[in-house]
Amino acid sequence: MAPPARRTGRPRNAEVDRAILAATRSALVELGWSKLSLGDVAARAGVAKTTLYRRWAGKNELVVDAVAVTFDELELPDRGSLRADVEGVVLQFARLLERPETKTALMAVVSESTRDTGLRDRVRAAIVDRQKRLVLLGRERAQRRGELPPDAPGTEGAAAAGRAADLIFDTIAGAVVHRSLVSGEPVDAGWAGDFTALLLDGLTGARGGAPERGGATE
Amino acid sequence: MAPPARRTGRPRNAEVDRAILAATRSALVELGWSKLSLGDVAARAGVAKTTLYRRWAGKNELVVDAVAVTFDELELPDRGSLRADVEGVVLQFARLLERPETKTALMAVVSESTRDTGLRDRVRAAIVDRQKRLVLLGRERAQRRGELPPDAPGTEGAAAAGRAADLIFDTIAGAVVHRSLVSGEPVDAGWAGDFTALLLDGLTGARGGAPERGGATE
DNA sequence: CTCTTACGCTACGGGCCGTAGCGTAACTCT
DNA sequence: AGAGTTACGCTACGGCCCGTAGCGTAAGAG
Repeated sequence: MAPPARRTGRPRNAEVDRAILAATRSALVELGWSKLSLGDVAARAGVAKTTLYRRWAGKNELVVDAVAVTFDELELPDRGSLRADVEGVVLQFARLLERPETKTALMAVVSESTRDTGLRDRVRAAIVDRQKRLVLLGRERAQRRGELPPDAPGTEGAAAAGRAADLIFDTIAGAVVHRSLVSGEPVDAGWAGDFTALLLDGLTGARGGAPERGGATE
Repeated sequence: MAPPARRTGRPRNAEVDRAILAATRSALVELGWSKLSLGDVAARAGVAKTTLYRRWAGKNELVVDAVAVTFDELELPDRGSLRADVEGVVLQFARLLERPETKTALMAVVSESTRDTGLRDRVRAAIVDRQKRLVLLGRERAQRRGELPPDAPGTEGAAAAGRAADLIFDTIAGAVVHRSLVSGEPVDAGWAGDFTALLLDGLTGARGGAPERGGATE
């Protein structure tokens, strides 16, 4: 992260980076992804447009960095059970996606990253991979509680554990994103409870796919 | 759909619509969402730019219509069991998302729809809601097979069934989209099997969250 | 006090947008 | 047939934003 090979010359002003990223988030809130222009961001940040282009290659990279820090707010406090932990993280993630800047930016950069491998790596490093820690933590905790069986030993077991974590991550994050952004319906306590029940017990499980909850809508 | 109040004047050329939508898909493949320009689409279609603007309000609406037909290709043949049906639709949906035009367009219009309620309605009507039929069909089939309990009677039971269908839809579609577009990793037979097992049996189910499959990667 | 880098400012060619204005084509109704 | 109405093509335009070049100044390192 820190550029070590930069000893001579005038040092960069870290405040400029902070101002640009903050201005980007503010512009995302007011204008949304498509109407956001880099000239406008530079003006908001009180910075020359050229300065902005010296640090970021374009809109995509800038917005990824501007939004990435927001996702680091996610935490996973120990709520006592796997069920409560999942429900908590679902609601927390949903609240994050309700914010206008993340809502409009996340899917846009994902869309762009389908045609730009460099951007794809940036998104994965800055946003996606960093949140897998929550799954790993939650799984480990549940295993210590005895709610989930421990990983099989050896490299093969570790690989299976990694696949399982990836699968759970895609399932949870995907469902919340789809419900909230694609279907466009609220992720409230009722839905979180229904989803958690489905994830833990399965379609053919105790609840039989016809959830009894959902009264807490709105 | 058909405009009934249009009797007088020169009728619209349906071929023009087809040409424009086809040109839009072709441009999406070659240029992607962000570099797609309406002037370029008009030129590809052999049509005046003004004609294009007389039929669609802008890029968003045009692309939604151009891509919507692609999603109607999804089918749900009876594969004999709920497990096989889910696995089949997962792989089918994943193949759809591998196509360059859908890959780049879907998330882009979803991103735009977060700031445009009209577009949101269009996306839901043209793409999202139409695919829920697959969930309803699969559920009904599984109930007839006895793999899932029947819906509770009465309006309350119908509401619960609707919520369950929505939940399953968001979970399946969300996981596939997230795996394929956000995580950027392939949805192959191994992953489809793992995911289906998780969906049917749950995290705490027989498989315990550490899937044994996944050998069929690639 | 020189070298190097960061930053601000101005200016520019270029692309695409979305629309206006006009002429022509196709079809309906009287 | 003629009048009315709508569809389509073409040209042209102001406007916004892009990304960069060119220059002058500021702030550190040696």
